[in-house]
Amino acid sequence: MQPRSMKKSLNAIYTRMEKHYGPTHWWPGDSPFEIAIGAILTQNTAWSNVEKAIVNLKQKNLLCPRRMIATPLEELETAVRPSGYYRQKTKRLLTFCEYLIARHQGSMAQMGKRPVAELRDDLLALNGIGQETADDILLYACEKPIFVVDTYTKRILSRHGLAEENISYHDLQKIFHTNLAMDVALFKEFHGLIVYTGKDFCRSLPRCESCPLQDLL
DNA sequence: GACCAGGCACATC
DNA sequence: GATGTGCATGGT
Repeated sequence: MQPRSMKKSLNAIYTRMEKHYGPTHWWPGDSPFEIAIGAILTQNTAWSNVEKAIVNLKQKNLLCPRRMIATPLEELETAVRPSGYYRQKTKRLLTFCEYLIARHQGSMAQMGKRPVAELRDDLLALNGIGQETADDILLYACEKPIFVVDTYTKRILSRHGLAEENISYHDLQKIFHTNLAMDVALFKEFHGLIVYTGKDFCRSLPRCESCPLQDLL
């Protein structure tokens, strides 16, 4: 596909979704730290389950890296349990907290001052943080212009003939980076719209009726 | 009761 | 590098 055509296609997809859903204000969360925690908890998990875990953490006043690492493991696991994979995810939360404290004085604001490429390397080196989780944190918690690729992104673009079904994370991300303005607000909203659309439609093959992207391309 | 959900690490070939 | 498997809960 020619670059100009890809730009038009992405623009058309965005316009359709925006018209259908309006502003999504994605990602939900009251603070950058809460967003980072949510990014880890939502790995392969429905958001409704993540919400329960976050409510538990809030009630225990644990949405703070220092309090989190000071909490008995069992208590933390109990809070995290509703989001599934709770033993793994509890470890992953602690790994992230330890990193945040060791490298950024426990402050997401401090973290956000460092260059995005360095932060991405740091995050990917942590056990339990892969590309999507790293980019969730960088875009939504650190306000860095980096596009988040997820299952929905891949599914929607491949179903509309804009990418191969087995395209790599990097190549898919590159499509967005080279065809859109490197704009934090745009990237946030575009991904939010993809999540909304992916949840409501595009689950079953072929394309579903009443999808905002129906008959688009 | 099966199937799915916004992943990731690790083993094996 | 590609492919398979374990990890766990809650909604449909």
